Amino acid sequence: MKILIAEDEQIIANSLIKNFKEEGYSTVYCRNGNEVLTQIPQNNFDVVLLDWRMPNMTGIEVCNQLRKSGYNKPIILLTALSEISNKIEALNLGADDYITKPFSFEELLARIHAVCRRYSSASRTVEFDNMELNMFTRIIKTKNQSIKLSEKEFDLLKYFLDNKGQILNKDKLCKDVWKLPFMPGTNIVEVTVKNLRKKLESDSDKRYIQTIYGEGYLFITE
Amino acid sequence: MKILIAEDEQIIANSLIKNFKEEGYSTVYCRNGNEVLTQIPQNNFDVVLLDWRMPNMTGIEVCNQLRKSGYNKPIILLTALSEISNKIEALNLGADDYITKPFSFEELLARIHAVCRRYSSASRTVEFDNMELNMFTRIIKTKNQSIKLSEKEFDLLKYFLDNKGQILNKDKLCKDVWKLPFMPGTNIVEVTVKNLRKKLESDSDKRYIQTIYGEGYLFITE
DNA sequence: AACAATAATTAATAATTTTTCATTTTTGTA
DNA sequence: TACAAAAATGAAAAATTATTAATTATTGTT
Repeated sequence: MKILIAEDEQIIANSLIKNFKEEGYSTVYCRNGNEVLTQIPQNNFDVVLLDWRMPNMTGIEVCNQLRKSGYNKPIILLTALSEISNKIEALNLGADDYITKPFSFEELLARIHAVCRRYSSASRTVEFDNMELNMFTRIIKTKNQSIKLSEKEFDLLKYFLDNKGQILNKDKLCKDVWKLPFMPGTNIVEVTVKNLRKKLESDSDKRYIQTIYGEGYLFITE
Repeated sequence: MKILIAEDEQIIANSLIKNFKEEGYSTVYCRNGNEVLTQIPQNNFDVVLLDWRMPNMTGIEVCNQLRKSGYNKPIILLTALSEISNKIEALNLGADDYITKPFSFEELLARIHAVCRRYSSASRTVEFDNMELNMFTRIIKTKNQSIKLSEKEFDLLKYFLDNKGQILNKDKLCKDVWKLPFMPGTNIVEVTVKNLRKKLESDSDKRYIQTIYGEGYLFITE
Protein backbone atom coordinates (compact mmCIF):
# COMPACT_ATOMS: atom_id res chain seq x y z
CA MET A 1 0.00 0.00 0.00
CA LYS A 2 1.50 3.27 -1.15
CA ILE A 3 0.08 6.59 -0.08
CA LEU A 4 0.75 10.13 -1.19
CA ILE A 5 0.37 12.72 1.54
CA ALA A 6 0.08 16.36 0.56
CA GLU A 7 -0.12 18.38 3.71
CA ASP A 8 0.97 21.88 4.55
CA GLU A 9 1.27 21.50 8.31
CA GLN A 10 4.42 19.68 9.22
CA ILE A 11 3.13 18.36 12.54
CA ILE A 12 0.13 16.62 11.03
CA ALA A 13 2.21 15.30 8.17
CA ASN A 14 4.83 13.79 10.46
CA SER A 15 2.20 12.14 12.58
CA LEU A 16 0.54 10.64 9.52
CA ILE A 17 3.80 9.38 8.07
CA LYS A 18 4.74 7.76 11.37
CA ASN A 19 1.35 6.10 11.77
CA PHE A 20 1.31 4.77 8.22
CA LYS A 21 4.81 3.39 8.70
CA GLU A 22 3.62 1.44 11.73
CA GLU A 23 0.84 -0.01 9.61
CA GLY A 24 3.43 -1.09 7.08
CA TYR A 25 2.37 1.40 4.43
CA SER A 26 4.86 3.40 2.41
CA THR A 27 4.33 7.10 1.96
CA VAL A 28 5.50 9.94 -0.23
CA TYR A 29 5.28 13.37 1.29
CA CYS A 30 4.53 16.56 -0.63
CA ARG A 31 4.47 20.09 0.68
CA ASN A 32 2.40 21.69 -2.07
CA GLY A 33 0.35 21.10 -5.19
CA ASN A 34 3.20 21.30 -7.63
CA GLU A 35 5.08 18.56 -5.84
CA VAL A 36 1.97 16.38 -6.07
CA LEU A 37 1.74 16.91 -9.81
CA THR A 38 5.35 15.85 -10.26
CA GLN A 39 5.16 12.87 -7.91
CA ILE A 40 1.98 11.34 -9.32
CA PRO A 41 3.41 10.31 -12.71
CA GLN A 42 6.49 8.79 -11.06
CA ASN A 43 4.68 6.56 -8.56
CA ASN A 44 1.82 4.16 -8.45
CA PHE A 45 -0.15 5.25 -5.43
CA ASP A 46 -3.10 3.40 -3.98
CA VAL A 47 -4.56 6.52 -2.40
CA VAL A 48 -3.85 10.21 -2.58
CA LEU A 49 -4.46 12.40 0.46
CA LEU A 50 -4.71 16.11 -0.27
CA ASP A 51 -4.94 18.84 2.26
CA TRP A 52 -7.43 21.50 1.34
CA ARG A 53 -5.30 24.48 2.26
CA MET A 54 -1.94 24.39 0.65
CA PRO A 55 0.37 27.08 -0.59
CA ASN A 56 0.34 27.65 -4.31
CA MET A 57 -2.66 25.45 -5.17
CA THR A 58 -5.63 24.22 -3.16
CA GLY A 59 -6.16 20.50 -2.76
CA ILE A 60 -9.38 20.68 -4.66
CA GLU A 61 -7.63 22.34 -7.54
CA VAL A 62 -4.93 19.69 -7.61
CA CYS A 63 -7.64 17.07 -7.54
CA ASN A 64 -9.48 18.66 -10.42
CA GLN A 65 -6.34 18.93 -12.47
CA LEU A 66 -5.41 15.31 -11.84
CA ARG A 67 -8.84 14.12 -12.92
CA LYS A 68 -8.73 16.23 -16.02
CA SER A 69 -5.50 14.62 -17.00
CA GLY A 70 -7.10 11.22 -16.61
CA TYR A 71 -5.84 10.18 -13.19
CA ASN A 72 -8.24 7.74 -11.60
CA LYS A 73 -6.92 6.54 -8.25
CA PRO A 74 -8.87 7.34 -5.08
CA ILE A 75 -8.38 10.85 -3.71
CA ILE A 76 -9.33 11.88 -0.18
CA LEU A 77 -9.46 15.53 0.82
CA LEU A 78 -8.42 16.63 4.30
CA THR A 79 -10.44 19.68 5.28
CA ALA A 80 -10.88 21.98 8.22
CA LEU A 81 -14.30 22.32 9.77
CA SER A 82 -14.81 25.78 8.32
CA GLU A 83 -14.66 24.54 4.77
CA ILE A 84 -17.74 22.37 4.98
CA SER A 85 -19.70 24.19 2.31
CA ASN A 86 -17.22 23.28 -0.36
CA LYS A 87 -17.01 19.60 0.44
CA ILE A 88 -19.85 18.85 -1.85
CA GLU A 89 -18.05 20.63 -4.57
CA ALA A 90 -14.95 18.59 -3.87
CA LEU A 91 -16.82 15.40 -4.53
CA ASN A 92 -18.18 16.84 -7.73
CA LEU A 93 -14.73 17.77 -8.85
CA GLY A 94 -13.44 14.28 -8.63
CA ALA A 95 -12.58 13.57 -5.00
CA ASP A 96 -13.77 10.24 -3.67
CA ASP A 97 -14.19 11.22 -0.07
CA TYR A 98 -13.20 13.83 2.48
CA ILE A 99 -12.40 13.82 6.16
CA THR A 100 -12.71 16.71 8.57
CA LYS A 101 -9.85 17.79 10.79
CA PRO A 102 -9.22 16.96 13.51
CA PHE A 103 -9.61 13.26 12.84
CA SER A 104 -8.29 10.13 14.45
CA PHE A 105 -5.85 8.01 12.50
CA GLU A 106 -8.25 5.08 12.78
CA GLU A 107 -10.96 7.11 11.14
CA LEU A 108 -8.70 8.02 8.27
CA LEU A 109 -7.63 4.42 7.88
CA ALA A 110 -11.25 3.33 7.74
CA ARG A 111 -12.02 5.85 5.02
CA ILE A 112 -9.01 4.79 3.02
CA HIS A 113 -10.07 1.18 3.17
CA ALA A 114 -13.64 2.02 2.28
CA VAL A 115 -12.59 4.07 -0.70
CA CYS A 116 -10.12 1.46 -1.91
CA ARG A 117 -12.63 -1.33 -1.57
CA ARG A 118 -15.17 0.74 -3.35
CA TYR A 119 -13.26 1.86 -6.36
CA SER A 120 -10.88 -1.07 -6.74
CA SER A 121 -8.94 0.25 -9.71
CA ALA A 122 -10.69 2.53 -12.14
CA SER A 123 -12.96 5.18 -10.79
CA ARG A 124 -13.50 8.15 -12.97
CA THR A 125 -13.36 6.09 -16.09
CA VAL A 126 -15.63 3.46 -17.53
CA GLU A 127 -13.97 0.61 -19.27
CA PHE A 128 -15.55 -1.51 -21.93
CA ASP A 129 -13.85 -3.86 -24.30
CA ASN A 130 -10.40 -2.41 -24.92
CA MET A 131 -11.59 1.12 -24.46
CA GLU A 132 -11.62 3.51 -21.60
CA LEU A 133 -14.04 6.39 -21.43
CA ASN A 134 -13.09 9.23 -19.14
CA MET A 135 -16.32 10.67 -17.80
CA PHE A 136 -14.52 13.84 -16.89
CA THR A 137 -12.80 14.75 -20.10
CA ARG A 138 -15.11 12.87 -22.50
CA ILE A 139 -12.01 11.30 -24.02
CA ILE A 140 -12.06 7.75 -25.32
CA LYS A 141 -8.78 5.91 -25.16
CA THR A 142 -8.17 2.88 -27.33
CA LYS A 143 -4.94 1.02 -27.70
CA ASN A 144 -3.66 3.38 -30.36
CA GLN A 145 -5.35 6.70 -29.98
CA SER A 146 -7.44 9.00 -27.86
CA ILE A 147 -10.41 10.82 -29.26
CA LYS A 148 -12.56 13.46 -27.67
CA LEU A 149 -16.29 12.89 -28.02
CA SER A 150 -18.60 15.80 -28.62
CA GLU A 151 -21.27 16.42 -26.00
CA LYS A 152 -24.04 14.71 -27.94
CA GLU A 153 -21.85 11.76 -28.86
CA PHE A 154 -20.93 11.41 -25.21
CA ASP A 155 -24.54 11.59 -24.06
CA LEU A 156 -25.49 8.95 -26.58
CA LEU A 157 -22.65 6.62 -25.62
CA LYS A 158 -23.44 7.05 -21.94
CA TYR A 159 -27.02 6.16 -22.68
CA PHE A 160 -25.92 3.06 -24.56
CA LEU A 161 -23.66 2.02 -21.70
CA ASP A 162 -26.47 2.52 -19.19
CA ASN A 163 -28.69 0.28 -21.25
CA LYS A 164 -26.46 -2.52 -22.37
CA GLY A 165 -28.39 -5.50 -23.61
CA GLN A 166 -31.50 -3.51 -24.42
CA ILE A 167 -32.72 -2.64 -27.87
CA LEU A 168 -33.24 1.10 -27.96
CA ASN A 169 -35.53 2.50 -30.61
CA LYS A 170 -35.22 5.97 -32.03
CA ASP A 171 -38.30 7.29 -30.27
CA LYS A 172 -36.76 6.42 -26.93
CA LEU A 173 -33.40 7.89 -27.88
CA CYS A 174 -34.99 11.14 -29.00
CA LYS A 175 -36.95 11.33 -25.80
CA ASP A 176 -34.12 10.44 -23.42
CA VAL A 177 -30.96 11.65 -25.10
CA TRP A 178 -32.30 14.63 -27.00
CA LYS A 179 -35.13 15.41 -24.55
CA LEU A 180 -37.54 15.82 -27.44
CA PRO A 181 -41.20 15.15 -26.80
CA PHE A 182 -41.56 13.46 -30.20
CA MET A 183 -39.55 12.15 -33.13
CA PRO A 184 -38.33 15.00 -35.27
CA GLY A 185 -38.82 14.80 -39.02
CA THR A 186 -35.08 14.43 -39.44
CA ASN A 187 -32.46 11.79 -38.86
CA ILE A 188 -30.42 13.28 -36.01
CA VAL A 189 -30.19 9.91 -34.33
CA GLU A 190 -28.79 8.13 -37.37
CA VAL A 191 -26.23 10.84 -37.95
CA THR A 192 -25.07 10.94 -34.35
CA VAL A 193 -24.90 7.15 -34.28
CA LYS A 194 -22.81 7.33 -37.40
CA ASN A 195 -20.41 9.87 -35.92
CA LEU A 196 -20.11 7.98 -32.66
CA ARG A 197 -19.48 4.78 -34.56
CA LYS A 198 -16.72 6.45 -36.55
CA LYS A 199 -14.95 7.39 -33.33
CA LEU A 200 -15.56 4.12 -31.51
CA GLU A 201 -14.78 1.81 -34.36
CA SER A 202 -11.93 3.70 -35.97
CA ASP A 203 -9.39 1.51 -34.28
CA SER A 204 -10.71 -2.02 -34.49
CA ASP A 205 -13.21 -3.48 -36.88
CA LYS A 206 -15.68 -4.31 -34.15
CA ARG A 207 -19.25 -3.15 -34.32
CA TYR A 208 -20.24 -1.86 -30.90
CA ILE A 209 -23.51 -0.30 -31.98
CA GLN A 210 -25.52 -3.03 -33.61
CA THR A 211 -28.57 -2.02 -35.60
CA ILE A 212 -31.63 -4.18 -35.31
CA TYR A 213 -33.56 -3.53 -38.48
CA GLY A 214 -36.92 -1.97 -37.79
CA GLU A 215 -36.37 -2.07 -34.03
CA GLY A 216 -33.52 0.16 -33.03
CA TYR A 217 -29.95 -0.05 -31.79
CA LEU A 218 -28.22 -2.39 -29.41
CA PHE A 219 -24.91 -1.70 -27.75
CA ILE A 220 -22.70 -4.71 -27.25
CA THR A 221 -19.29 -5.41 -25.81
CA GLU A 222 -17.92 -8.77 -25.02
CA MET B 1 -37.88 11.46 6.72
CA LYS B 2 -39.44 10.59 3.39
CA ILE B 3 -38.00 7.89 1.20
CA LEU B 4 -38.72 6.85 -2.35
CA ILE B 5 -38.27 3.14 -3.01
CA ALA B 6 -38.02 1.96 -6.60
CA GLU B 7 -37.78 -1.80 -6.56
CA ASP B 8 -38.86 -4.43 -8.99
CA GLU B 9 -39.05 -7.37 -6.59
CA GLN B 10 -42.19 -7.20 -4.50
CA ILE B 11 -40.79 -9.21 -1.60
CA ILE B 12 -37.82 -6.94 -1.04
CA ALA B 13 -39.95 -3.85 -1.47
CA ASN B 14 -42.51 -4.97 1.09
CA SER B 15 -39.84 -5.80 3.60
CA LEU B 16 -38.25 -2.38 3.13
CA ILE B 17 -41.53 -0.54 3.45
CA LYS B 18 -42.38 -2.41 6.63
CA ASN B 19 -38.97 -1.75 8.17
CA PHE B 20 -39.02 1.95 7.32
CA LYS B 21 -42.50 2.23 8.80
CA GLU B 22 -41.22 0.81 12.06
CA GLU B 23 -38.49 3.44 12.05
CA GLY B 24 -41.13 6.09 11.62
CA TYR B 25 -40.15 6.95 8.04
CA SER B 26 -42.70 7.49 5.31
CA THR B 27 -42.20 5.81 1.96
CA VAL B 28 -43.46 6.04 -1.57
CA TYR B 29 -43.20 2.88 -3.60
CA CYS B 30 -42.51 2.74 -7.33
CA ARG B 31 -42.46 -0.30 -9.57
CA ASN B 32 -40.47 1.15 -12.45
CA GLY B 33 -38.49 4.12 -13.70
CA ASN B 34 -41.42 6.00 -15.15
CA GLU B 35 -43.22 5.97 -11.85
CA VAL B 36 -40.12 7.42 -10.22
CA LEU B 37 -39.98 10.25 -12.73
CA THR B 38 -43.59 11.15 -12.03
CA GLN B 39 -43.33 10.84 -8.25
CA ILE B 40 -40.19 12.94 -7.81
CA PRO B 41 -41.70 16.29 -8.79
CA GLN B 42 -44.72 15.68 -6.59
CA ASN B 43 -42.84 14.87 -3.39
CA ASN B 44 -39.95 16.17 -1.38
CA PHE B 45 -37.91 13.07 -0.66
CA ASP B 46 -34.91 12.97 1.64
CA VAL B 47 -33.41 9.97 -0.12
CA VAL B 48 -34.15 8.03 -3.28
CA LEU B 49 -33.48 4.30 -3.43
CA LEU B 50 -33.26 2.87 -6.93
CA ASP B 51 -33.00 -0.74 -7.83
CA TRP B 52 -30.56 -1.39 -10.60
CA ARG B 53 -32.66 -3.84 -12.54
CA MET B 54 -36.07 -2.51 -13.27
CA PRO B 55 -38.46 -3.02 -16.16
CA ASN B 56 -38.50 -0.22 -18.70
CA MET B 57 -35.52 1.75 -17.38
CA THR B 58 -32.49 0.82 -15.31
CA GLY B 59 -31.94 2.56 -12.01
CA ILE B 60 -28.78 4.08 -13.27
CA GLU B 61 -30.60 5.54 -16.19
CA VAL B 62 -33.27 7.00 -13.96
CA CYS B 63 -30.53 8.44 -11.80
CA ASN B 64 -28.79 10.00 -14.74
CA GLN B 65 -32.01 11.51 -16.02
CA LEU B 66 -32.86 12.98 -12.63
CA ARG B 67 -29.45 14.59 -12.29
CA LYS B 68 -29.65 16.01 -15.76
CA SER B 69 -32.91 17.67 -14.91
CA GLY B 70 -31.25 19.24 -11.90
CA TYR B 71 -32.44 16.94 -9.11
CA ASN B 72 -29.96 17.00 -6.26
CA LYS B 73 -31.19 14.88 -3.41
CA PRO B 74 -29.19 11.80 -2.36
CA ILE B 75 -29.66 8.72 -4.52
CA ILE B 76 -28.61 5.23 -3.46
CA LEU B 77 -28.48 2.38 -5.94
CA LEU B 78 -29.45 -1.15 -4.94
CA THR B 79 -27.42 -3.61 -6.96
CA ALA B 80 -26.89 -7.31 -7.30
CA LEU B 81 -23.42 -8.72 -6.80
CA SER B 82 -22.99 -9.42 -10.49
CA GLU B 83 -23.25 -5.78 -11.41
CA ILE B 84 -20.15 -4.68 -9.55
CA SER B 85 -18.28 -3.43 -12.57
CA ASN B 86 -20.85 -0.77 -13.24
CA LYS B 87 -21.00 0.60 -9.74
CA ILE B 88 -18.20 2.96 -10.43
CA GLU B 89 -20.12 4.19 -13.38
CA ALA B 90 -23.18 4.70 -11.20
CA LEU B 91 -21.28 7.03 -8.95
CA ASN B 92 -20.00 8.94 -11.92
CA LEU B 93 -23.51 9.30 -13.25
CA GLY B 94 -24.74 11.03 -10.18
CA ALA B 95 -25.53 8.36 -7.58
CA ASP B 96 -24.28 9.12 -4.09
CA ASP B 97 -23.78 5.58 -2.93
CA TYR B 98 -24.72 2.01 -3.69
CA ILE B 99 -25.42 -1.08 -1.63
CA THR B 100 -25.04 -4.67 -2.73
CA LYS B 101 -27.86 -7.18 -2.37
CA PRO B 102 -28.44 -8.98 -0.17
CA PHE B 103 -28.04 -6.37 2.55
CA SER B 104 -29.30 -6.03 6.09
CA PHE B 105 -31.76 -3.28 6.83
CA GLU B 106 -29.34 -1.85 9.38
CA GLU B 107 -26.68 -1.55 6.74
CA LEU B 108 -29.03 0.31 4.42
CA LEU B 109 -30.09 2.60 7.22
CA ALA B 110 -26.47 3.38 8.01
CA ARG B 111 -25.79 4.27 4.39
CA ILE B 112 -28.84 6.47 4.22
CA HIS B 113 -27.75 8.36 7.30
CA ALA B 114 -24.21 8.71 6.05
CA VAL B 115 -25.33 10.02 2.72
CA CYS B 116 -27.81 12.45 4.26
CA ARG B 117 -25.28 13.74 6.73
CA ARG B 118 -22.77 14.11 3.99
CA TYR B 119 -24.73 15.99 1.43
CA SER B 120 -27.11 17.90 3.71
CA SER B 121 -29.12 19.61 1.02
CA ALA B 122 -27.46 20.36 -2.26
CA SER B 123 -25.17 17.79 -3.74
CA ARG B 124 -24.67 17.94 -7.45
CA THR B 125 -24.85 21.69 -7.40
CA VAL B 126 -22.59 24.34 -6.02
CA GLU B 127 -24.32 27.31 -4.50
CA PHE B 128 -22.80 30.72 -4.16
CA ASP B 129 -24.58 33.89 -3.37
CA ASN B 130 -28.04 33.57 -4.89
CA MET B 131 -26.87 31.32 -7.64
CA GLU B 132 -26.74 27.62 -8.15
CA LEU B 133 -24.33 26.00 -10.54
CA ASN B 134 -25.22 22.53 -11.68
CA MET B 135 -21.96 20.69 -12.27
CA PHE B 136 -23.75 18.17 -14.40
CA THR B 137 -25.58 20.36 -16.86
CA ARG B 138 -23.35 23.45 -16.61
CA ILE B 139 -26.48 25.49 -16.03
CA ILE B 140 -26.44 28.50 -13.72
CA LYS B 141 -29.71 29.26 -12.01
CA THR B 142 -30.37 32.69 -10.62
CA LYS B 143 -33.65 33.91 -9.17
CA ASN B 144 -35.03 34.85 -12.56
CA GLN B 145 -33.33 32.79 -15.19
CA SER B 146 -31.17 29.82 -16.05
CA ILE B 147 -28.26 30.12 -18.39
CA LYS B 148 -26.04 27.44 -19.81
CA LEU B 149 -22.35 28.13 -19.62
CA SER B 150 -20.06 27.15 -22.44
CA GLU B 151 -17.30 24.68 -21.63
CA LYS B 152 -14.60 27.33 -21.29
CA GLU B 153 -16.81 29.62 -19.23
CA PHE B 154 -17.59 26.69 -16.96
CA ASP B 155 -13.94 25.75 -16.60
CA LEU B 156 -13.08 29.29 -15.72
CA LEU B 157 -15.86 29.66 -13.18
CA LYS B 158 -14.94 26.33 -11.60
CA TYR B 159 -11.39 27.53 -11.32
CA PHE B 160 -12.54 30.73 -9.68
CA LEU B 161 -14.69 28.80 -7.23
CA ASP B 162 -11.82 26.50 -6.39
CA ASN B 163 -9.63 29.47 -5.63
CA LYS B 164 -11.88 31.85 -3.81
CA GLY B 165 -9.99 34.55 -1.99
CA GLN B 166 -6.93 34.25 -4.18
CA ILE B 167 -5.85 36.76 -6.76
CA LEU B 168 -5.36 34.87 -10.01
CA ASN B 169 -3.19 36.44 -12.63
CA LYS B 170 -3.56 35.80 -16.33
CA ASP B 171 -0.43 33.71 -16.59
CA LYS B 172 -1.84 31.28 -14.05
CA LEU B 173 -5.24 31.23 -15.73
CA CYS B 174 -3.69 30.49 -19.10
CA LYS B 175 -1.63 27.73 -17.60
CA ASP B 176 -4.34 26.10 -15.54
CA VAL B 177 -7.58 26.78 -17.38
CA TRP B 178 -6.31 26.84 -20.95
CA LYS B 179 -3.39 24.45 -20.37
CA LEU B 180 -1.08 26.74 -22.29
CA PRO B 181 2.60 26.67 -21.44
CA PHE B 182 2.84 30.47 -21.79
CA MET B 183 0.71 33.58 -22.23
CA PRO B 184 -0.56 33.84 -25.77
CA GLY B 185 -0.23 37.14 -27.56
CA THR B 186 -3.97 37.54 -27.43
CA ASN B 187 -6.60 38.40 -24.84
CA ILE B 188 -8.53 35.14 -24.52
CA VAL B 189 -8.67 35.50 -20.77
CA GLU B 190 -10.17 38.99 -20.86
CA VAL B 191 -12.77 37.97 -23.40
CA THR B 192 -13.78 34.84 -21.55
CA VAL B 193 -13.94 36.76 -18.29
CA LYS B 194 -16.17 39.24 -20.01
CA ASN B 195 -18.51 36.58 -21.36
CA LEU B 196 -18.68 34.81 -18.02
CA ARG B 197 -19.39 38.10 -16.30
CA LYS B 198 -22.21 38.81 -18.70
CA LYS B 199 -23.86 35.54 -17.75
CA LEU B 200 -23.17 35.75 -14.03
CA GLU B 201 -24.06 39.37 -13.58
CA SER B 202 -26.96 39.64 -15.97
CA ASP B 203 -29.44 39.30 -13.16
CA SER B 204 -28.11 41.37 -10.31
CA ASP B 205 -25.69 44.26 -10.39
CA LYS B 206 -23.10 42.48 -8.31
CA ARG B 207 -19.56 42.10 -9.44
CA TYR B 208 -18.43 38.56 -8.76
CA ILE B 209 -15.23 38.73 -10.71
CA GLN B 210 -13.27 41.61 -9.31
CA THR B 211 -10.29 42.84 -11.27
CA ILE B 212 -7.22 43.83 -9.35
CA TYR B 213 -5.44 46.23 -11.62
CA GLY B 214 -2.06 44.95 -12.66
CA GLU B 215 -2.43 41.78 -10.59
CA GLY B 216 -5.26 39.67 -11.88
CA TYR B 217 -8.78 38.61 -10.98
CA LEU B 218 -10.41 37.79 -7.69
CA PHE B 219 -13.67 35.94 -7.31
CA ILE B 220 -15.84 37.05 -4.44
CA THR B 221 -19.19 36.10 -3.00
CA GLU B 222 -20.41 37.24 0.33
C1' DA C 1 -3.72 66.82 -15.94
C1' DA C 2 -0.88 63.86 -18.91
C1' DC C 3 0.94 59.69 -19.83
C1' DA C 4 1.67 54.79 -20.21
C1' DA C 5 0.17 50.46 -18.81
C1' DT C 6 -3.62 47.56 -18.20
C1' DA C 7 -8.25 46.03 -18.86
C1' DA C 8 -12.88 46.18 -21.19
C1' DT C 9 -15.44 46.11 -25.11
C1' DT C 10 -16.90 45.27 -29.78
C1' DA C 11 -16.77 43.06 -33.83
C1' DA C 12 -14.74 39.81 -36.95
C1' DT C 13 -12.84 35.36 -37.95
C1' DA C 14 -11.96 30.52 -37.16
C1' DA C 15 -13.22 26.20 -35.45
C1' DT C 16 -16.39 23.03 -33.82
C1' DT C 17 -20.76 21.03 -33.14
C1' DT C 18 -25.41 20.20 -34.23
C1' DT C 19 -28.90 19.69 -37.39
C1' DT C 20 -30.91 19.21 -41.91
C1' DC C 21 -31.44 17.46 -46.51
C1' DA C 22 -30.69 14.69 -50.58
C1' DT C 23 -28.96 10.43 -52.07
C1' DT C 24 -27.34 5.75 -51.76
C1' DT C 25 -27.27 1.36 -49.57
C1' DT C 26 -29.20 -2.31 -47.02
C1' DT C 27 -32.88 -5.17 -45.34
C1' DG C 28 -37.09 -7.82 -45.09
C1' DT C 29 -40.86 -9.42 -47.67
C1' DA C 30 -44.03 -10.31 -51.36
C1' DT D 1 -35.91 -10.79 -58.23
C1' DA D 2 -38.46 -6.56 -57.32
C1' DC D 3 -40.20 -3.50 -54.25
C1' DA D 4 -40.85 -0.57 -50.24
C1' DA D 5 -39.31 0.58 -45.79
C1' DA D 6 -35.48 1.52 -42.96
C1' DA D 7 -30.88 2.82 -42.27
C1' DA D 8 -26.36 4.76 -43.75
C1' DT D 9 -23.86 8.21 -45.86
C1' DG D 10 -21.98 12.62 -47.57
C1' DA D 11 -22.12 17.08 -47.63
C1' DA D 12 -24.19 21.58 -46.69
C1' DA D 13 -26.48 24.83 -43.60
C1' DA D 14 -27.24 26.61 -39.03
C1' DA D 15 -25.86 27.39 -34.53
C1' DT D 16 -22.69 27.70 -31.07
C1' DT D 17 -18.16 28.35 -29.19
C1' DA D 18 -13.38 29.78 -29.17
C1' DT D 19 -10.02 32.87 -30.60
C1' DT D 20 -8.10 37.04 -32.58
C1' DA D 21 -7.63 41.85 -33.56
C1' DA D 22 -8.67 46.66 -33.23
C1' DT D 23 -10.61 50.22 -30.48
C1' DT D 24 -12.12 52.40 -26.31
C1' DA D 25 -12.05 53.03 -21.38
C1' DT D 26 -9.89 52.82 -16.95
C1' DT D 27 -6.23 52.90 -13.63
C1' DG D 28 -1.99 54.17 -11.31
C1' DT D 29 1.81 57.17 -11.44
C1' DT D 30 4.41 61.17 -12.32
